[in-house]
Amino acid sequence: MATIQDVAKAAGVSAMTVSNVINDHPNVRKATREKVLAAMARLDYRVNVAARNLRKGRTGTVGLAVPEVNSPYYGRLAAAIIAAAERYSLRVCIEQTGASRENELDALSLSRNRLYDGLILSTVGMGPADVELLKVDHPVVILGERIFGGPVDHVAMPNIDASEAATRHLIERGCRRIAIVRGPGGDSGEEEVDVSSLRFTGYQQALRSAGLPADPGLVQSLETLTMRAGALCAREMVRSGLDFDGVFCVTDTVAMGVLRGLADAGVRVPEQVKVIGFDNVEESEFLVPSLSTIDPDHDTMARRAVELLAGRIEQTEPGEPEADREEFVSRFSVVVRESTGGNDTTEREDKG
Amino acid sequence: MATIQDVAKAAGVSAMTVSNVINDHPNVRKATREKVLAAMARLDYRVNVAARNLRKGRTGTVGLAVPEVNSPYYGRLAAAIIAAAERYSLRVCIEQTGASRENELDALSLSRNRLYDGLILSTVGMGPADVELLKVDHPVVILGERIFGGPVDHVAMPNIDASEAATRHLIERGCRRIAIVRGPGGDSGEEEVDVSSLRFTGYQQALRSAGLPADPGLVQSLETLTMRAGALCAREMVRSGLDFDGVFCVTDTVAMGVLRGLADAGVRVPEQVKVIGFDNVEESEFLVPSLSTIDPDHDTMARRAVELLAGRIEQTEPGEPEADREEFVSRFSVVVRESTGGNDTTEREDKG
DNA sequence: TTGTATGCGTTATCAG
DNA sequence: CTGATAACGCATACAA
Repeated sequence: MATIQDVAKAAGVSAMTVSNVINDHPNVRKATREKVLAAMARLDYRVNVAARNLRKGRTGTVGLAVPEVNSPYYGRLAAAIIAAAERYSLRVCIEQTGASRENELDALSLSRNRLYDGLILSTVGMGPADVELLKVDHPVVILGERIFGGPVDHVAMPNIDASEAATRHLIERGCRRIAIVRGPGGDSGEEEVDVSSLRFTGYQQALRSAGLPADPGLVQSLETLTMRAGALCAREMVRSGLDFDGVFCVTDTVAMGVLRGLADAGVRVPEQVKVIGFDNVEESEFLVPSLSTIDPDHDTMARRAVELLAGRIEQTEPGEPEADREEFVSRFSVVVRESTGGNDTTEREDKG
Repeated sequence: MATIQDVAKAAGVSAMTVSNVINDHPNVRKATREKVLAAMARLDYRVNVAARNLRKGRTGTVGLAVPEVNSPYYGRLAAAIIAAAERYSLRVCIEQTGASRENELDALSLSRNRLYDGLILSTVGMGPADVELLKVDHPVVILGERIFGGPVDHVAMPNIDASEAATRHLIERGCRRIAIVRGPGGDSGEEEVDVSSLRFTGYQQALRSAGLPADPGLVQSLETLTMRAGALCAREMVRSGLDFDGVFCVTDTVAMGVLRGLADAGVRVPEQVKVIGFDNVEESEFLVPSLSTIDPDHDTMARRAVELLAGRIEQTEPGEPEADREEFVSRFSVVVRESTGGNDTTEREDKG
């Protein structure tokens, strides 16, 4: 493989001049430039990115650590982030953490190893106890939860408020016995900070505000928030004779399963039971019935996360006064569809 | 940031010894090793991956170029590939090409720049005319189509056979006027090699074998294979009074839209119209009605693709006799669900 | 406008 | 078992 030296020799110039041509430096005579370009073409020269990275101390790549790409939610998020990063000429490398704390820390450490210029970390496995570990000397943005007041930039969803709005929407549509399908946790007594628990809090607040009782029997905790688990859960709720007329699902994915489970059990949605999800994944609009949900404005979140990260990367060298850590909470809207009795037209109710 | 030299100094050894410790080389005395490890911990040392890459001429990262991560199909594929790559200690960096030929070539060139040790390329935009461009001197595996007899390894789906089986399944279930919802193309007169056209070919073969006429009015070509396009298409088919009792959708994604569109039009599936898709994305099982489809065994494809790529990477240096280019075609099965009159239990019909 | 010298941090080689 | 030396390919600072 040809190096910059080979090109220099072939073009009868110095390596420096070749470098200048490659990087579009202004001070190169046209004739020289063309001579060099010709030599590059002749030798099929390619820059060696590893060498350039070493020299510059930058890789032009940021890491994105998410639990899994193969999910409507994280897939969409990843796509939005890749798109946003492009505007900063940043490549995105996705790490799947499988929601494990271990792997999330691994991702942090890869970034530390300077494989990445920075890291966008969607924490699911790490808890407040790990805040200390986030005190690293390279750019990190936490995405998707609102758990750390901590030492890093943070882009979050209004989990509690939005869940309250979702539940309130069910109440406004006449539901009185509203179940929640949530993820694991919620029984430790400590303050819970995972997405599922935050959304549960919002649900509780809405019930309280409306003066509805909080029946523990209406709380369904699943090990995993998958479609399969949602379907099993819904079937079991019906089979066991549980009395409910509404379901708030903490993610659209699990809501898809719930809709399927209710159909299996012969329960009509929205006539007998109304269902609302959270995330507004692409599929929601095309289910039968279409799924009412919370839209947390992924694109804005993704843009803001990349913006923050790019900013930190920029000011990493100059020793400028570090900007304060920022916390950005996205706006949200309630998307009303058939599963709560909406019609085809999507009504939006903006909140923030 | 501490370097290997700093650690060496702190531990009172040479840089080489530190390197040996880091890389678990056998010939290091235990006492020395511990001295070094202590120094590393004290200085919070991290290897500089860029320097290592430069020195070794490898990055330990492979590229995966797909049209988009935010799709049930490619999301699942990406997840499978990441998992498979892990077993070879290879990191995967996803490039979104947006199905554009330009971006697919860009990905090739990044690989050429040695950012990646190799590339798995899911071609959609490139055509047979670009075969020449694949003649590169670094490892590449083409994934997902069966278009190039060409100069690279190739992991493909049995698009034609599987589509024929899907269509035959509709016929066996009693359909006689079977529509196909396919992507753009198919009117150029030339031999078409994109996924959609290959699947169309399988559809035609099945009709011919069964002695059914091929009515051009039953062929729906969509600009994009999205849920939205599928829904619009299905509504329009019904509205226009088209006579059909079965639909073969070339992807599950578009099939999801079609199911929704038929529901909008008041058409009952499977009683009035039967529907089958292709890909067996996770959602298919949980739709109402659940979607019959083709399962092309993604996991095996992903594993084989990574295996081939890792093999090429391995034998890149030694100047060994290059192994012949390989073409791997996965097995498939027909998954029968409610949309073609199946019951809850998934019946599988293995083919390959 | 172009060239020279130097070092980024690591590891392969080989000598001790 | 350990260390000295060199080189991976590029870009920065500075000199010419």
